[in-house]
Amino acid sequence: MTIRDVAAAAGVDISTVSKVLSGANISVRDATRARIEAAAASLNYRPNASARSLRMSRTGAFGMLVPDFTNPVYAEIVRGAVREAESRGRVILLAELDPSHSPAIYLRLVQERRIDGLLVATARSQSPILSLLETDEVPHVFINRRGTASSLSVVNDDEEGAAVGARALIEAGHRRLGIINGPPDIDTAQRRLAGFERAREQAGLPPAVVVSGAYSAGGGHSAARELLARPGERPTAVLVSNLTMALGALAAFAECGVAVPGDMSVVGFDDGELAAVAQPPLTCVAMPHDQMGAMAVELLESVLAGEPAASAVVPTPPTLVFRSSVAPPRI
Amino acid sequence: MTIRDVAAAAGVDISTVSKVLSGANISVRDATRARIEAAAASLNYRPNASARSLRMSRTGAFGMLVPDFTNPVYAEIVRGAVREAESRGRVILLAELDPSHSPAIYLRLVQERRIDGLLVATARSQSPILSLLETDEVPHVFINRRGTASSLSVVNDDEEGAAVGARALIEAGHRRLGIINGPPDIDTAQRRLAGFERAREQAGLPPAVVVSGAYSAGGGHSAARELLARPGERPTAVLVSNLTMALGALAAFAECGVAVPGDMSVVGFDDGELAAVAQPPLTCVAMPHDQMGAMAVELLESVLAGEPAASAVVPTPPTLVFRSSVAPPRI
DNA sequence: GCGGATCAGTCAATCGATTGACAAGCTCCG
DNA sequence: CGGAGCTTGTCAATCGATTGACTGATCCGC
Repeated sequence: MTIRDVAAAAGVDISTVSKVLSGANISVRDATRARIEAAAASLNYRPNASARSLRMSRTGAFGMLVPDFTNPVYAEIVRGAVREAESRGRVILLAELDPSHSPAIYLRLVQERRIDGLLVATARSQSPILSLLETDEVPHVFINRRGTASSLSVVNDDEEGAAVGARALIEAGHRRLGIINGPPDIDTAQRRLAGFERAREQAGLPPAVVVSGAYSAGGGHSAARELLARPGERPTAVLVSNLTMALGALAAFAECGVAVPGDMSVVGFDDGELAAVAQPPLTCVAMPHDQMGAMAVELLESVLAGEPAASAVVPTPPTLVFRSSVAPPRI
Repeated sequence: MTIRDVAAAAGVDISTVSKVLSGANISVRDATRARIEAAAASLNYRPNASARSLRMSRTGAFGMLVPDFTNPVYAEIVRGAVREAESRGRVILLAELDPSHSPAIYLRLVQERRIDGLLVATARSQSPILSLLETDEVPHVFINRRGTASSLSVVNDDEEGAAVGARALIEAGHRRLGIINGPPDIDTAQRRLAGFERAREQAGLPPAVVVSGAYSAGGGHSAARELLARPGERPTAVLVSNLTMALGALAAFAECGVAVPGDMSVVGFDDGELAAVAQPPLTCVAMPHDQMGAMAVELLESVLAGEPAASAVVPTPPTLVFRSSVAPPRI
């Protein structure tokens, strides 16, 4: 099933087959074209990717680096990217790369020329690959994190998302707000905090209680306990910066006898099936993570095509999914 | 940074470089070998994967088909597979392939010769790729599902896992058991049911209430409501065949005023951070999903090496992670 | 009917690495 | 000293596809 077989079956030279099937502008009699196409179809021919890559210096593959497969947020980003890549005839080479991990896998992908470009969804700013990216000069796009000045990125409108969440609490009548945020060195956490504070200030509310923890259930759990332990008047409503954190926070509130939404209203970031079965069902700000992945593929593609490209924010607005974890404060 | 550059830097022929770096048994003076290795290291040379693949008809990549990235079970399987692949110098090409999805992506991977073998973690038995796998004759290994007679697979000991869960309930004193199982046409659900029933019969207990639903929070939620609605005496304890289902079931029990563990003890399948922050914290049977992925890579590798290979069950025994969702039945 | 343009397709170099066949130089032994 | 045998490499074909240069054949206008 090589191009040679197709050429033999159609009675033409392999170069003709190549030009016809790749859509090059070559003048060929309709009859010849039809013979070639019929032969290719009947033999179930597809060009060998290795041969093609070698000749064209273009593999048709993107690499994707993700810090944690089991995090549903990244799962959605990966899904969006894989789907978009597929529709463009590309494939995705996936690797998990947490900060503690050696970048060996990354080096393999890039230096062996297995990929045309890299989608980088690792959030930490001190990740060792950041410097490698600069020196290797691989076309790349950051996802869910703004890159350095010279590099491109696609992010969600986290500021607006946090503002949407905060406004939901404010409109329910809360005046003492809190936020359980992600790690302060992570870009998304910074933007969410900024959006939250913007909404709070616009509403003329007093400073909020800010605590932070890891983007995980355990992180949300301990951050929530820290928030409850803070001296001073306790907030009546919190925004939690991530779904799994929010589930952890709900557990902490339950343990400490803080009723939700009676004593504490909660809005979580990132919607999902789990939010609906939380106890109580969790009001969430739904972020279009899959679109972020898809847009990153799109952006990387136009970089490779040499088209003008700029960092982007996913245009789909964050939406509030209202469930029963938010209620007016007790009087 | 091609082999030609290394050869020039070391003052030898490219074939010598190739033989030295690939470890072929060639006799080379130590000094020459050292020159070549130094040149390769200083130029940061790595063989071009496309050229290598073309010549050797071996890409160094495995394809992996997964039905749902966002399912944490698959995320763990993928993690195990990716890590093992990485340690063997391979890369993983990932595609999401639910049954409704066209197998176009699969065809691309196989027919373009992008991969040496395929890891198939799609569970449904009527999936369209099953027949394609036979005709394309691509080396493959099924994960978490037994294959046809002719094909290899790696599965967890789901029977034993279910038995472990059932015995935990039986030892707590329960005699009327129920099971909220996955879809009956899925292999894992069948095996879990079998293990559950085995344990129940060995304990001499009466028939259990069996309901099933999709492997999702929503599926667990509706299956739990169905279980509560069943006529006859209600079970005092249930095994739930999947973590997200278990979270859905807990929500259903809470809605219906069924106290856990007071009115109903619950054991879930698959441990995870979310189980710890469920309300109440969920007793779980932990299954070594990542090992399943790793073993599948190992198995596929030995198939390719022409070594004798047989389907395997992950040897790590399932373990019970005890939390507060199990208690003795009320008298 | 002739020169130039266009059509329809072929030729051959090339991408980068691998590998079996082969060759030059050296050693060793009778 | 001459040949066998080993050491230390080199030569060149090959994997499958792409693509610029090129060549016959045909057509068109005058």
